[in-house]
Amino acid sequence: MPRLPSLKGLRAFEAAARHESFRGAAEELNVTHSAISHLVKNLEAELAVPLFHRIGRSVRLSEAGRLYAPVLRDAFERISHGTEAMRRLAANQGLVLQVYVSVAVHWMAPRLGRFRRDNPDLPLVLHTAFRDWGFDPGPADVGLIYTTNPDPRWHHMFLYRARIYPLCAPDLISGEPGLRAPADLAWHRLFQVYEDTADWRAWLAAAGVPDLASRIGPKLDTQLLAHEAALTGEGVMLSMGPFMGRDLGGGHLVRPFDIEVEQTGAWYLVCRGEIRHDPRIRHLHDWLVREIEGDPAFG
Amino acid sequence: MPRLPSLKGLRAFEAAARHESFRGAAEELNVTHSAISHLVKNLEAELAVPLFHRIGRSVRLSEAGRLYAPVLRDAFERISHGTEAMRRLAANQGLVLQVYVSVAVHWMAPRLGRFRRDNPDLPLVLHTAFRDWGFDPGPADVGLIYTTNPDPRWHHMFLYRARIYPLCAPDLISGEPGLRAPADLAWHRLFQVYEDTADWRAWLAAAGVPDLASRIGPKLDTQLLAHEAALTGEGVMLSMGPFMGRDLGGGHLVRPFDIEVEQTGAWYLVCRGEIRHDPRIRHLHDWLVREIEGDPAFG
DNA sequence: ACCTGCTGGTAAGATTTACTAACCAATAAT
DNA sequence: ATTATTGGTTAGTAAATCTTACCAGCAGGT
Repeated sequence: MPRLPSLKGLRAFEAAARHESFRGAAEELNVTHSAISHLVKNLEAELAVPLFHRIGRSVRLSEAGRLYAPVLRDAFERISHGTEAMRRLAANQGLVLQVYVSVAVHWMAPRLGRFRRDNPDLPLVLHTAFRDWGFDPGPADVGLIYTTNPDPRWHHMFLYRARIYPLCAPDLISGEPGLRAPADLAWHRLFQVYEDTADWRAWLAAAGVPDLASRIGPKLDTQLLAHEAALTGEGVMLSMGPFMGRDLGGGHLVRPFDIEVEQTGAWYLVCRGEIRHDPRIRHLHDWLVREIEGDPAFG
Repeated sequence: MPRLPSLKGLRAFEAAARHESFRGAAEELNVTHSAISHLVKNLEAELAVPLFHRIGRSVRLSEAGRLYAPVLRDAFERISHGTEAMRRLAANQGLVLQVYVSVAVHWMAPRLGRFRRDNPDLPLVLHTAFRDWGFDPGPADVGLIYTTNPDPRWHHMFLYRARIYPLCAPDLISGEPGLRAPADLAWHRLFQVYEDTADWRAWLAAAGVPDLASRIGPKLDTQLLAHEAALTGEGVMLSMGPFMGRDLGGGHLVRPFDIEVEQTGAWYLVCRGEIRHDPRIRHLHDWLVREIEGDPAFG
């Protein structure tokens, strides 16, 4: 193993680079700006490479610094995530699975009891993320994630790609202004949950009304809200495949049109590469695949 | 960015874990064993997790430690490689390309002058690795690598998969004991360069003499040695595709049989993921692809 | 048993590193 | 100008890291 620069210096530099400010880095690390100044200066001397341009009262990353900082950020993140994962293991809390609230409520909740009964030796802890669409290896070991382009930092195990179609309350179809043809969607709200509008646009194009893409919205925080809003007849939502829950089967939500298209993204079970061979993750993956295939909303 | 454990402690632990010995770690880091003992103890206290089992005069990694150490090793390696790459950039040495000696001598050397003339704005430095078959991001930015299973840590850009066949000196065929049928290979040395014997085994199977697999050998350090040995009629080597050089065309080496099979592995241009979009690497890749396609030993 | 050689643990003190406080300089916005 | 903000510098301090010196446990050999 070769020599490394002063690790404290690297940490100070990484924070300073992220903030583009010594003061910001100092606050983050709970030290004075003077400490950051010293550490960065020593690091630059050690590397014999200027990492910042000092211009007057501010600092800007040099070319070398701009290249260097992301490497360090990545390395420190790995250490941070690895530390948390290791502590979880030591605390023997079981496998922590990150799921969206909507999936937790509509899909996992009714199955979790059975999973725990069938797998008493594999304690599963849910971590429901309200805001993060991406996998966060800090608090969770493994995540149930929907994404259009998988993050190369994590290991993705494909689960499925659903066929999507609009869903709404039964009243919405027969009421006024009604919903008899795709063009009638112009009179209703098209609830959008994910960041990008690709799913809605794909469906609208398939339905022959691509112009309605401009009417997509409002954007809601979670699928849960879209679901509630659709139930009360306030608009139209897009199905999200197996993880929808029982409302479609129970007749609370109906499909106004038969038209359906493939989801642009897909669902994955995601984990850090280091633990991808953990038998518990294999086991969970196999269970999920079986549950999804048995879900009435699938295929 | 969350809190991190003492970085010095982490470094000490990582070294100790690698050596499974505090003394070994102490020597590596040029400190006393007492320092390692302190640092590891503090780290364990900070994490509230025992990382080693102390049994008598020796230490063994605990379950948590066994999980933790590879994460740290990976992170420190990334820092180390990133540091070297950044320093190279700062020194403005140009792009460093790692190639095997054989490729450097037989293939790159005659093309390098032209490459430099055609690309004066892209200074290319060769790093010839005698021993390492894998890409080493320490000294090199990018590598020209043959592998059967790509290392997931690096970004692999496929170049080609060659068709392989035996090559030998012309005298070997007509002399005694001769080489008229594949079975005659039993009387000659089958030079093997890569670690695994998959290529030879695949060819022998295709030639209908799979039993000769037991006679593969001797194993040589580099393709260069195999080449020299084959030239002087001491045995039979396997072709390695485009990077062979001129000896086949010049009649110094000949193909005793028409039988050929696909290489089990493939050639890749390899780099760290962080710099995969560097235009210089794109440029080099495109140039390599063009040169390979124009190589008489290809296709 | 007995050394001998090697391992790691511990205590106390030295050394180095990292940090702070206080003050200075440069800039941008009043 | 005046003020607020940011980074640099100096000198002294605090804290971490490291070493020395000594202890104990274990293995292999006379």
